[in-house]
Amino acid sequence: MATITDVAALAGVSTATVSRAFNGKSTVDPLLAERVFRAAGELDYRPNGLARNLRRQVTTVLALIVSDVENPFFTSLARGMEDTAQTAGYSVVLCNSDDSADKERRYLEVALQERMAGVVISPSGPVDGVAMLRDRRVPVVAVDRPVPGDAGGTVDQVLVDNRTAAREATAHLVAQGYSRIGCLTGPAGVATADERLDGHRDALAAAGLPAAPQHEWHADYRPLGAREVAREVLDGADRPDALMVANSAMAIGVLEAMNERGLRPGRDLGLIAFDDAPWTRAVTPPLSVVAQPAHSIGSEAARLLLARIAEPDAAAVSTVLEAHLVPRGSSRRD
Amino acid sequence: MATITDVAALAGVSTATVSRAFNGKSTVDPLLAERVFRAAGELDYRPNGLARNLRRQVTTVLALIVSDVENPFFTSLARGMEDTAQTAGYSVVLCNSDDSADKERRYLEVALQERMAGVVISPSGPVDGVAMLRDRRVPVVAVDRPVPGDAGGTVDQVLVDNRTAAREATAHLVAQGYSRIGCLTGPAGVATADERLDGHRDALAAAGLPAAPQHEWHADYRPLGAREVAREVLDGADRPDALMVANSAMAIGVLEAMNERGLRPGRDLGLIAFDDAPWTRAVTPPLSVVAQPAHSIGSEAARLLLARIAEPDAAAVSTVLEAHLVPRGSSRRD
DNA sequence: TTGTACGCGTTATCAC
DNA sequence: GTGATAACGCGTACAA
Repeated sequence: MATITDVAALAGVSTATVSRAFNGKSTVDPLLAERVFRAAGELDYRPNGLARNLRRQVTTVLALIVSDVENPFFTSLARGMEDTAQTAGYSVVLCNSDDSADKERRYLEVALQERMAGVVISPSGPVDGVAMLRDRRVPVVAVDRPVPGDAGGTVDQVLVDNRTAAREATAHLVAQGYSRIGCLTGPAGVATADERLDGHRDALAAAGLPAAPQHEWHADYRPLGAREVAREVLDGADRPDALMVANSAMAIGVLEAMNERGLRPGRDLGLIAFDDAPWTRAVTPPLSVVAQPAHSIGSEAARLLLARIAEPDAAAVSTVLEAHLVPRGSSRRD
Repeated sequence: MATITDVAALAGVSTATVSRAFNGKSTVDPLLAERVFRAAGELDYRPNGLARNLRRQVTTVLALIVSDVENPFFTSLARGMEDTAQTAGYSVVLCNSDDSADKERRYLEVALQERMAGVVISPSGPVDGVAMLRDRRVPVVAVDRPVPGDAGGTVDQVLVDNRTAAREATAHLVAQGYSRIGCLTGPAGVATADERLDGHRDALAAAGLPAAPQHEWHADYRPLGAREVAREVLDGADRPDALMVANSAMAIGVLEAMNERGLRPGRDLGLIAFDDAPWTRAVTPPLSVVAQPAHSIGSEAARLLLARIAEPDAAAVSTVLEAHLVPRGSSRRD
């Protein structure tokens, strides 16, 4: 591949002039610039980004590390981040930690080694990769889940008020006339799962309904795990008459189990789930959901990250966005 | 951040020795190696990947450029590619072209500038970014859609036998007793859309059913566009009794329109769609699908790409994988 | 306005 | 087995 030296030689100028022309820096004689660009075109020259970054000591690449690329919530978040990063001239690379502390660590190493400009991460598990970045002064923003041991608020975050959202979801089921309302949430210890369960309990308490530990279940935030749990729940003696499900992937498993048993959402089991995935309008009746502003979370995270890159020593800010209820047929008794 | 020089100084050796120790190259005295690693640990040293790549003239980063990150087919493909790339020590960065020639071009530029080791791309539209890569001798593999003007077969490809798969899908509907079978496919001119339509026609012809141009529709491979079309189809005078839908995103739109009208898949309208997305088992009755081996496509693409990187001048190979029918309730009249 | 020359951090070549 | 040292391709003082 052609280098800056080749271009300089062909254009009959110095490498410095080529560099200046390509970066629009300083004033360079229009005539020479013309010659430079023609030579570059002829040689099909592309500046070597590696060399450029090495020299500048910065890259314009951001990393987004998520726990599950197949989860629509995260792909939507990714698009949000991408959209605002693009306009600032940054590219976004998407990395899938698969909720494995190992993979997460590997990607963090890559981000470090490649000297990426910053990282947005949904911290997976109790492992603390974020601290490592923070300590090394790599700009980092946490999304979706708060940083495990960061009581002091030393890192930027974009979170959702899960507890309130979950409370509204269960309160909605109460308002619709359901009274034995269960909660299927994510793995215990994962912040979003715990918060959504707390919100559910809040709503029951507020409605004067008794706490019902036997109507609380945990699964792995994925369809298969949720299906197993749902089968037991549906076949059990003390079946709830409604269910608040903590994400849309698990709702798939629940619907599958209901399908197997010929149960209809709304009529046989009131249903509401977190995340407004596209398919939720395709089921019959349409699934009531708690819509998280995934796209906004992504763009807000990008904004915070860019701000931190620009000003590494500013105080950490924690943004909390609201989710909102989208009632549909699956939470109507009919 | 600490550099190799710092480590060398602290360990009391030369930078060459540090480099050798870190790369496991050559034989380095265990005693010295020990000193090196201790110094590195103390300084929290991370090799600078930029400098390394600049020196080595190669990176270990692969790009995957897809037309829609929110499409489960592509996220599944991404995971497949990632899985095999990882084991070879490569990372994968996922880029979203959004079916825009502009964005695609921008990402190709980035791949070029950052000197990525190779690119897997689902070519969007008739624009020919692939040729650019090929001409610059950047290893590239096309997936999902064949390269527009590549009759000569100069670039590696991983494709699916769409025509056969579509034929089987429509033949299945015929076998189930449907007779006025329509086809909702993607944008005309997009290879997968055209091929699936062709397969549909094949099946009708083979069954002795008349060709029915008025029962062929195009939409944009997304839910909203498909919903609009589906509304017209369902409200029209000459409504088909079954529909072969060319991807799962559009199936969402169709199901939504059916929902609005109280129509039940299978009974009121036989339905089969491409792509075995997780949610297809959540609808009632479950959606019959043509399952593309998305994960395999990804891993095969990675394999081909790594092979091409190792041997740039080998003959191009074109792999065609089979999709398979997964009959479920939506194609049963009951 | 343009050119010369150095350094970014690493690896590879060559002596020792 | 180890240590100097020269690249890799680019940006930018500094000098002209």
